[in-house]
Amino acid sequence: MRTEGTTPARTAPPPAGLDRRARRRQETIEEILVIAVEVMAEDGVTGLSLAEVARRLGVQPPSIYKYFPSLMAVYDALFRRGQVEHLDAMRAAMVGVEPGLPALRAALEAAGGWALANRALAQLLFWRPVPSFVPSDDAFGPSVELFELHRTALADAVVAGQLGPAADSDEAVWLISVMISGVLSQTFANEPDVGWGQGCFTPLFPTLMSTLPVLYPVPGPG
Amino acid sequence: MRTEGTTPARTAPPPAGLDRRARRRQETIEEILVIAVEVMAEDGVTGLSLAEVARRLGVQPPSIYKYFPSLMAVYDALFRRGQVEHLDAMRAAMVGVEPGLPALRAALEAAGGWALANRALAQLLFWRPVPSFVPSDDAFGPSVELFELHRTALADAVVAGQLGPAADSDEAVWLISVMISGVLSQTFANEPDVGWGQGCFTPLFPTLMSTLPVLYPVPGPG
DNA sequence: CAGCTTTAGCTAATGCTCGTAGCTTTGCGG
DNA sequence: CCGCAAAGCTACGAGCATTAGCTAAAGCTG
Repeated sequence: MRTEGTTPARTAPPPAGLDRRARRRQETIEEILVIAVEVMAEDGVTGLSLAEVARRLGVQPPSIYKYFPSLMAVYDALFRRGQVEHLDAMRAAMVGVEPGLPALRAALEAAGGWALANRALAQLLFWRPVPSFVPSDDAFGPSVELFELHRTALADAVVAGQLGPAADSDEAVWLISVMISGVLSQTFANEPDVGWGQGCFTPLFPTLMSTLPVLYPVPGPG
Repeated sequence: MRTEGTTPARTAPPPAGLDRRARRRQETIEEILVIAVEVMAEDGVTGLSLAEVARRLGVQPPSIYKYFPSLMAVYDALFRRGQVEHLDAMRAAMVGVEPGLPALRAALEAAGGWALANRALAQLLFWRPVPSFVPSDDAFGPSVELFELHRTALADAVVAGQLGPAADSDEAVWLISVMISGVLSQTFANEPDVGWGQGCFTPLFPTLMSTLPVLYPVPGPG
C-alpha cells in the first residue's frame, strides 16, 4: 500500500497481476469488514470484538492488526462504508421519481428501509453508541453529501411549488432528519425484528411527511 | 462509607435503629448508584465499569458484588431509577398547567430537558446502548405509567376541544414519542453540550407539536 | 456481657478483552 | 533461485467481570 502508482505502466499494463499480493490483502480487509458487520448484527455495535472476528476468520487475534491498527480503525472503516451504502440506497430510490417532495419521500423511506435492514451499521452512523469512537474527518465526507441531497430535494420541492420558500433552508433539513431519526430510534429501541412499513412507528412516517406542506405553505396568489 | 467514625448514636441510640445495618447497606447501594451515574456521564453508558466504581468508592472491585450480583443488575437499578426521575420531571412540569395540549407540551419539554441534563441515564432508558442488558420486567413498571400519562393528556386535549377525537389513541402516543425521541436522538448524536431550547434541533419541537391540531383536527360544527 | 450469626471487606484466581513485541514461515518479484 | 516483505504465529501485559474462600467486625440474642 505504498510503492504503488508512482510509476505507471512501464511495459504493457499488467492486467491484474500487478500486485497479486496487494489484491489478496484487499480481499482480507474486505473479509474482515464483512465479518465485523455480521458480529455487530448479532452482538450489537459495542459487541464487536476483534477476537471474535479473528476466530471466524480462522486466525489468531493479533493477526488482525496486520490489516487494521486498532478496533477503532475497524469502526472507522465500517462508518465510512455504512455512510456510502446509506447514501447509495437513497440515491437509487430517487431515480425516475418526480423531483421535489416525491423524490424526498422516496429517499427517506429508502433510508429507513436501509437502516432497518442494517441496524448495526445505522446505529454506528447515527447514534454513536461507542463513546470512545469518534469518526475521522475523512470518514465524515459522505455526511456532507447527505445533507446536500436533502437540501437539494427541498429546494426542488420549492421550485415545483410543493412547498413554500421557507422550506429551502437548513432548518427544514434538520426537521426532516428529526422525523426520520425519531421513527428509527423508536423502532430500534422497541421493535427489534421489524422492517420498514411494519410495527407501530414506521407507518407514522408518511403522516409526519404530510405535515411539511402545512409547516411550509406555498404563498397564496394574493 | 468506611470513614464513618461519627456515630451520633449516643444521644439517640435506637431512634429507628431496628435495622441499622440494613440502613447502612442501603446507603452504600445509593452511593454506588450515584457514582455509577457519574462514571457514565464521563465515559458513556457502555463505559461504566464496576472496577472504576469500586476505585471511587475506595473499595476493591469484588466488594461491589456484596451489593449487586452483576454489572447488569447495576444497569437495571439505574434503569429503574432513571425512569422514575424522568416520570417525576414530567409530572412536576404539569402541575398548575392547563390540562390538555398545554400540559402535554409542558411535560414533553420537561422530559427533553431532563434527558439532556441526564444524557447517560436517558440513553440507557431510550436507546438501549448495551446490547447484553435487557431491563427486567420489574424495572419496566414506570414505562406503563409514562404511556398512560401521554394517553391521558391526549384525552384531555380531546375533551378540551384542542384536538379531534382521533387523538385519543395509541397511535397519537406513538406519534408524540417519535417527535420527542427524534429531537433528542439528533441532539445526542450531533450536539454534545447543548441544553433544551438550544442547538439546531430542540427549538424544532414546538414546531412539531404545532402539527398535532392539523393531524387531529376537531370536527367542524357541520 | 458472652456468643453466635450475619455481613463487609479482603486476596487470589479464572477467563475474557485489546493491544504490543518479536519470531518464523510463506510466497511473490526480480 | 534468492531476497525480502507480508502474514502468520506465540508470548506477554494490562484491564475487565466474576467466583471462591478467608478474615474480621458488627450487631442481634440469650
